[in-house]
Amino acid sequence: MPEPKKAKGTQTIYDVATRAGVSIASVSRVLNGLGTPRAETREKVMRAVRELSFVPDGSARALSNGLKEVIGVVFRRGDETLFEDEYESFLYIDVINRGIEAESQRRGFDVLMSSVAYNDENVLQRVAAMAGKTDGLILHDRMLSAVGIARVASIVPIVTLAGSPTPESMNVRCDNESGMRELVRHLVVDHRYRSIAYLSGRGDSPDNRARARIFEAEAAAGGADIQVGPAWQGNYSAAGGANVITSLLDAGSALPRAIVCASDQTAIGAMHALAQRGIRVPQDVAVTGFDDVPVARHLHPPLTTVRQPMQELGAKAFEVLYSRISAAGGEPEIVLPVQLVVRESCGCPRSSAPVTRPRSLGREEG
Amino acid sequence: MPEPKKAKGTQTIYDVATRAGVSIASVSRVLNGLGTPRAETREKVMRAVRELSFVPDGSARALSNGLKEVIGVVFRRGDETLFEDEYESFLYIDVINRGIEAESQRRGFDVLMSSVAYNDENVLQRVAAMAGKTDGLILHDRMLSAVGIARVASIVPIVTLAGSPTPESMNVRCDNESGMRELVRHLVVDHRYRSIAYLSGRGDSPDNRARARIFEAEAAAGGADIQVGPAWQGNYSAAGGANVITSLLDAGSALPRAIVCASDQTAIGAMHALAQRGIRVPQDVAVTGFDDVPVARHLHPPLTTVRQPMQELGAKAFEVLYSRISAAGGEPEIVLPVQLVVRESCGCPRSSAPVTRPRSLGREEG
DNA sequence: CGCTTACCGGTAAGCGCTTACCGATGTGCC
DNA sequence: GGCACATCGGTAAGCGCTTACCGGTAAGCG
Repeated sequence: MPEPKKAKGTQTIYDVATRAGVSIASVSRVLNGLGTPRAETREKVMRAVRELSFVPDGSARALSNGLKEVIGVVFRRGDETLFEDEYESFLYIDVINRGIEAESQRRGFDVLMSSVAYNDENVLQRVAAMAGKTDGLILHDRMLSAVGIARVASIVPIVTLAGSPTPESMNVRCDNESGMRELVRHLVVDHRYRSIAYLSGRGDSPDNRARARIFEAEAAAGGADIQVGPAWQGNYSAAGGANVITSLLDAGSALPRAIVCASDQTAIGAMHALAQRGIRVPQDVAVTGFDDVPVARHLHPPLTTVRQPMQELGAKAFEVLYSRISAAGGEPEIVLPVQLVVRESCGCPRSSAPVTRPRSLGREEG
Repeated sequence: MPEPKKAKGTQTIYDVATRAGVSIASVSRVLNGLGTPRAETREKVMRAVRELSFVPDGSARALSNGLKEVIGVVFRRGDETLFEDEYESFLYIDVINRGIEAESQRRGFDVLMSSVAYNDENVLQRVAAMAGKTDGLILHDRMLSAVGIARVASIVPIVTLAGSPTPESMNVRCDNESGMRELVRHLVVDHRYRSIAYLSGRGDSPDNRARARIFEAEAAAGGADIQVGPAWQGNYSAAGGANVITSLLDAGSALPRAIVCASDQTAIGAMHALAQRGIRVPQDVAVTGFDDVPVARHLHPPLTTVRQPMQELGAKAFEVLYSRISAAGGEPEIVLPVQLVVRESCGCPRSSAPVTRPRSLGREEG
């Protein structure tokens, strides 16, 4: 009699029941704390479970009670061609994912992670496959079109990050508007920079569009010269930021006095490129970021940026998703506050930065 | 008639079969490419699937064919009390996790992530629960005792990272020995430092023990004065590294000429503490790390360290696990090579560092 | 033109678990 | 001490899928 696929001597609830001398129903009840099993029964079951190292099968459980206790997170993975500094672009996503993970633990959920390459043709398929393995999905970063979201949302609830809510999905983002407003005012009003550019993120990103819009409005209100447009089109990556600067310089264009980057990652790339050409930051050109990734304060000069509450972003995303999974609730859109973090890349002197991270050891250069 | 739990109008294979006018067996066969369905049948099924946005349920599938196509990764999460720089300690784990994730995608597996707090009492339970939801587990970082591993390994295959193989589990690690040997020789032979200390990692870490052992042997062979012991006991974290330095200084101890840290993270903390007391690196004291996390080159001075192939570590771990899941194969222990990365914190001049990251833009300070 | 062979597709069993339902046992009361 | 009632535990159905098995139809052959 050839054993089928599962040659593994995996223990089932039947084995436990047999060993304990009770029925599988009792085992299940003891394990899940339902009903009112007698102390003796409980004891017998527990002993058998211990002796057999029994762990109930998650799939069977999920199938039976319609809850997998797993949510999925889908995000973009950089291509192979990116240079290694791109590593750090992971950080933004990773920190958010930590937030998601921590929060879901509290509810007994686990997190299924799946990255898709930027050039992946069938994102929809990948996401749909994830949907089949989870109770709900969190999508980073403009993963799917509205149509795509609608399709997947008919299978499981969806929360997007830094997107926009649709009739079928919820969204969590940060308050780009006030962050960018404060930042531009700091540059234009406090520093009196008269020419200023926005080195943009990907064009299809709602975050980027919001930031660009406020940038223009606020810079115009301050009476500064604005540089935007195709020549300033980045893509959130360090490589993208570096390319923009390099192209501009190669074309002999004059740089503005300040460059507002769509993300910290972009700023890192821009500062690399600037340094290579011997242009000093902030003396010749001021540079700012957006996000406040952990490495931002280690850059030289330390990066002035807008801090997103990344962990909370993730935690909130889970929370919303969870309330949707367990009931029908969940607000369609959540906006979290941001905070301007003034360091030195904007031109502020070293000591002027308020202490923004009280628990920190302080800067490495002490 | 009140609907049970699944009020969601979730589509099943029966709905597809009905709509397509075929049996569920045919639907399944078409979806899985088994048998030789007629073109017409295939067409009908595909259309119905499309129209209903049908996605097969992962649990049911898993239950039926005994394969979840999910592996689990378990790692430690820092406590709340750690200061925020600790963020970066995540990096090491995150980069490895990327490697795992990327490789598992290639095999159609997804990755279930679960962190447990350092002070979590029932790690075993957490890990066991993960075992029930996956086909195999990768454990970071000395998660479980040998006994614990044995118990869990009776449920699913286990691969540990930076641990040691047991009869039931496999292990993947890097070549601590040659990395540390090269590093110490560089300090003792090339730089001729005569006094040198090892700021250790957690005592229960095999990686740490191996590094400590080679450190002592090699430093002794070079005739250097060695400082080790309880006063030099760190725990891989930045806070741990900083504490050691601060305590030593407070106690009025004289520092050695060079400090070899058990990890980059530890080195970051040590350098912070040193800077706070006005001690210059590398002029007064040389400091080195181990790992080469991405931020290492952004430190000031850029950190001399030993580069672990973190992504490959992760990829290899999955590979080994996979071969164990799909067959009985899998080598019990895999050791990956490391590479000495000389930057400036050891006392080498800026330009002497060989180009170790060819695709990089180079250092930020250009 | 009737039979064998091949090819498709349907029926049903079973994966491991939860839980509704019901029968058996023990308790408290009159 | 016998009855109603509460308590506990067992039996069986069903979650959505895969797949072994088998019957029916069409094609191939003599």
